[in-house]
Amino acid sequence: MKVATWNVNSIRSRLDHATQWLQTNPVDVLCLQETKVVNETFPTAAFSELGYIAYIHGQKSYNGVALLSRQPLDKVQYGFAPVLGEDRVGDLDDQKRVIAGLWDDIYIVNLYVPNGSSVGSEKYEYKLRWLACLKEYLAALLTEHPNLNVCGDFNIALEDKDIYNSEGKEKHIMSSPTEREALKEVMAVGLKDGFRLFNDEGGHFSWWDYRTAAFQRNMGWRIDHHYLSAGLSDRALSCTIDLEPRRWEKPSDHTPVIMEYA
DNA sequence: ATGGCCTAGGATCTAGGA
Repeated sequence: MKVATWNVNSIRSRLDHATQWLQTNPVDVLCLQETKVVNETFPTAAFSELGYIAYIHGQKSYNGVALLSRQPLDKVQYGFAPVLGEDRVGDLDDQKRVIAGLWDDIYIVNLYVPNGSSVGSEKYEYKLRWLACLKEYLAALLTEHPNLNVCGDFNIALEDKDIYNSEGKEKHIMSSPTEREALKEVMAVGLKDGFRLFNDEGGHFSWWDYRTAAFQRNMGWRIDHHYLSAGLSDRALSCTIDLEPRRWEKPSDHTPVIMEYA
């Protein structure tokens, strides 16, 4: 069983890439972030032709997440509120960043964590509030679903070796100590980094800035993750980053990360 | 280098990304 995560930076701009990738990489579930399209305009038909059911949670212009699945998912939920309630969640569901569903006994949570803009900004405070809410959400889910695959664009590189050059990291968005600590707090509910089950090296990245020819120079960051509950990490077989789509013409700035289970 | 590029929306620029 394979689950992949991929921030496509607009599903309409990346439709050919997504369908081409699925044809050579027929994963069971593909988790998309930054679809940037309302549900009515999501290109559902292109994926149903390939045998995928699309569960979509979009908005105009920004954010947006989707689950593409080769079989129907149970208990599909949109946002934090179905688990935590509207009173707790407040404005954190206004941006469409969370979708989840059950494949057999594996509950798959697909996240687009807020970027945060810059350390100390209003958006950074929103990111930290969002991560605190995420911790409560995942803790609640774990009581019902022991096999949890939490994946997506986390917009955080957890360790210095997840960045091509960690100089100045304390002040940089995606690597500042406070947001790293917030993510570690989330993981403390009982989640492990799926990639690190198989690989301890630095130099493995999932995102490269469009500017400065960062991909060609391998100036990347590992910010797209699969986090696994203890029950599920025992069944993990591999976690790989597919660099190929990042080499294609007009690529997303992110590339897929694939988790495989027994 | 408060730089470099890309997307959507709506319009020849701004917001947001990371």
